[in-house]
Amino acid sequence: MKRRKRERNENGFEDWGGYMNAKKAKLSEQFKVESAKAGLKVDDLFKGVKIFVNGYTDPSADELRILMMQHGGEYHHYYRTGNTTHVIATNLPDSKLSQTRTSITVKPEWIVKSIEANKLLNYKDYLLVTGRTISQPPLLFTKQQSNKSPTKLPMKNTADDHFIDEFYANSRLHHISTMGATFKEYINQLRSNDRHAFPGRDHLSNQYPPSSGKMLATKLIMHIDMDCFFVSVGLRDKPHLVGKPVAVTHSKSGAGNARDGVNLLQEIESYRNRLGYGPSGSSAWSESKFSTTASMAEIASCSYEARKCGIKNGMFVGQALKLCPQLQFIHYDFDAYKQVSYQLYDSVARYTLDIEAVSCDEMYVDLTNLFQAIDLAPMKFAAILRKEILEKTGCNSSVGFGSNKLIARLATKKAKPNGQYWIEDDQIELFLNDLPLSELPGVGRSTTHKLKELAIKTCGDLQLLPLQELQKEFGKKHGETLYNACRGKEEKGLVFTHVKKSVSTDVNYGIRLRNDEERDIFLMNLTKETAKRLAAINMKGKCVTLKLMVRSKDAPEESAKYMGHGVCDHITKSVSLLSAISSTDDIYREVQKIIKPLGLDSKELRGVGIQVSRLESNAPVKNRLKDLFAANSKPSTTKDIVQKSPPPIAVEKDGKSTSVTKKSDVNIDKVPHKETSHSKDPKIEQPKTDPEGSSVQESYLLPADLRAMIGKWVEAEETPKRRDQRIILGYLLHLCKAQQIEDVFIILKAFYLYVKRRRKMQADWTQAYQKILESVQASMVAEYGGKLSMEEYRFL
DNA sequence: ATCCTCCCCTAC
DNA sequence: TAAGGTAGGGGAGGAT
Ligand SMILES: Nc1ccn([C@H]2C[C@H](O)[C@@H](COP(=O)(O)OP(=O)(O)OP(=O)(O)O)O2)c(=O)n1
Ligand SMILES: [Mg+2]
Ligand SMILES: [Mg+2]
Ligand SMILES: [Mg+2]
Repeated sequence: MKRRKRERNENGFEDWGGYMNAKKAKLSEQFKVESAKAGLKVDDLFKGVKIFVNGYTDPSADELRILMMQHGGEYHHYYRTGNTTHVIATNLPDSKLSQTRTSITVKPEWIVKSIEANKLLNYKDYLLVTGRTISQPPLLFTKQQSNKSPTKLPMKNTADDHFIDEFYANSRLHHISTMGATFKEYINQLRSNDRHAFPGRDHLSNQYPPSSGKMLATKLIMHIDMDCFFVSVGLRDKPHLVGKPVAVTHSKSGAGNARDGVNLLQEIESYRNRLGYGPSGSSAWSESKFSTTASMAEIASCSYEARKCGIKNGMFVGQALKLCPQLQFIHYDFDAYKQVSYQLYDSVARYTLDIEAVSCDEMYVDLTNLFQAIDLAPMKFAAILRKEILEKTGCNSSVGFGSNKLIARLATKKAKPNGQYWIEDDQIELFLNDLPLSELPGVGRSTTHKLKELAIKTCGDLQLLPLQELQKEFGKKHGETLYNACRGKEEKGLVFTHVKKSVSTDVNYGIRLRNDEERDIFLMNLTKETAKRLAAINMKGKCVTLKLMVRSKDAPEESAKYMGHGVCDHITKSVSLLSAISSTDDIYREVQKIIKPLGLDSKELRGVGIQVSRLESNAPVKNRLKDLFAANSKPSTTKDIVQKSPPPIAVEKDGKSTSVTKKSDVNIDKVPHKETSHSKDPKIEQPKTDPEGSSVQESYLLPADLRAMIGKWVEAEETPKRRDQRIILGYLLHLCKAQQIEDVFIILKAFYLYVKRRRKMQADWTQAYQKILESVQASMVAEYGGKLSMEEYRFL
């Protein structure tokens, strides 16, 4: 078995880290004196200094942010022309280097050493760029100086160590998802700063002081959303394209490419087979059978001129070109989107922090409080705000007002492009009457399709349906939501403080694995990415879920979309854990435990996702910054020991995971909307009986470790939680079925003694033990026709 | 009732 | 060629 070692590093970087570590160690003494609470100001060392961190640095951007906060400086999430005083960077790619000529770019040691010296050192001694050369360390990628562009290489193999990074670097959906999370967190962070200033609000309250006693009668919610966001950002330096139909996409030429194994018509049929209706615009793209090479690249965003032809975000390029042959394409610029997003959020944050972040280009704002401090008409405020955003970003936005989020959002839609609209309560009924149902947030393809069968197309139509009817069709809550939404009613307030509940990494593109070995390499890489994301937010989780997409039996060998997933069956399986995990090894073990018994053909995999949920905070008291400065004194061995603690216990639901002959162990998507197609599940490779016999068992916990964990559990937990009891029982049943009766006996005995040893004999613990014992006995009878003799080990 | 897992749906 | 991610709400149906 080959172990892949970290394969760094081609640019002489390690020495640098060592140097920084030494510096930081020296600072540790002083740092200890400082408040442990990050964010509390200690001095004004960096007063007037406003930094923007560009690229990888050590200390990290986040650590520099905290340092600036502690020493009276300012931290900018993006470069603010005429405001940011210093760019902090260690190395910059060629592309970004040019920008730095117009600004002061300084190495991070300037900050570290200044803190160390307890005085502001001259930044000129720490410039990254001196004249035309980079001082130290050397620029990355200097080898690639050859004339020919290094692009044009074929797509990386799925199991390539860089496949995941490259995919994510280019995935727009990954970027908007990540940015969405970024801005939810950004609002959390702004709101947690009690010194946050509101210059916009202050200015307005001077200019439009509140007339005494005047209060807003009802809640006022504002929704704001950038117009064709990616396009607007991209067109800022392409004025010749403004006013034309434009789309952001990866497609260069608009042409696709014919490949072996593709069968478009078969694929559409397979899709229809699964969902009961075809892919959107399928007639348009099935016409492309005549021109086999229509591009199936997706359009991320299109200009309003393009929308006049019927083009929509998410549409395939080939289909869009049919609607509008003059459509022009521009490239992605993910860095720019993020910068504009910060400018958008910062603009609104000048007035209020009663903000619910929705995405990188969109948020809800509760203005009820703001308008108690100022006497200004909402529409006037919107004009001021939108003008400010336009001046800062060069992009148009639109604003909607309403008495709840739903109405505000509908108003924004009405206002677009580059407008503002207020739907007051007495206009709601009229506004909704003819509104197509699909315009309601929460009503997507499936719901629209279902309602169309009932001849319901508008909100007005839907209002005629009684609540019970809707609940029968859509379930209790969803039915009620629809019932209210079509009347413009919505109770939900804004969520100002976001709490993350799960972390996942999915790749459903470019998955083409040749064998199980490649599958495991890819799974390991994906697990590493998952662990990295958990570490980044300092979380661990008690549930691991594996999501797989497997080519449907009736789908063509190759998807019509290049490297796409095509039509697939979905398999989801999760493992509950007794204690939370976050390391690559721990997660990978669970992933293996799930995937092995499925017995899938790796060649048929088209998508893989790993999710960690039931999150809890990792190392709640620890302050990473403190570690940073205090580290280095001893190459600590204790860390290694801690990591070697026995793996947490995990079991499949009901512990039935080894009954591999049971079909129910593989969960296959039900075919929605087609009650008639009960006949047979789409066939899937039947799990094969384990060839090596013991490999399944190997991925499980050793009995000794289980015993130890039960000991800890009984000792550490106040009361036995139902979920944990289930997990323990599941594992015992698993041992039972694996014929490890002796182990079951020993563990139960130990469990009994642990409970007995508790200082206070609690009824809930004895009951928990009894319940588990009884369940194990029942299983013993079912499996072997006899019980364990546990007479001495039972509570009465 | 309540919880659990697996799944569907939606949004950007 | 092309980069079809990710998080949350909630329903179905079985177990407790
Ligand atoms: N299917 C989609 C939808 C959106 N996006 C990205 C590109 C969009 O520019 C951005 C914001 O999404 P919006 O729904 O706000 O759409 P736009 O801003 O493009 O247009 P609109 O003016 O309707 O808001 O998210 C995407 O990549 N793929
Ligand atoms: Mg938008
Ligand atoms: Mg695209
Ligand atoms: Mg939006």
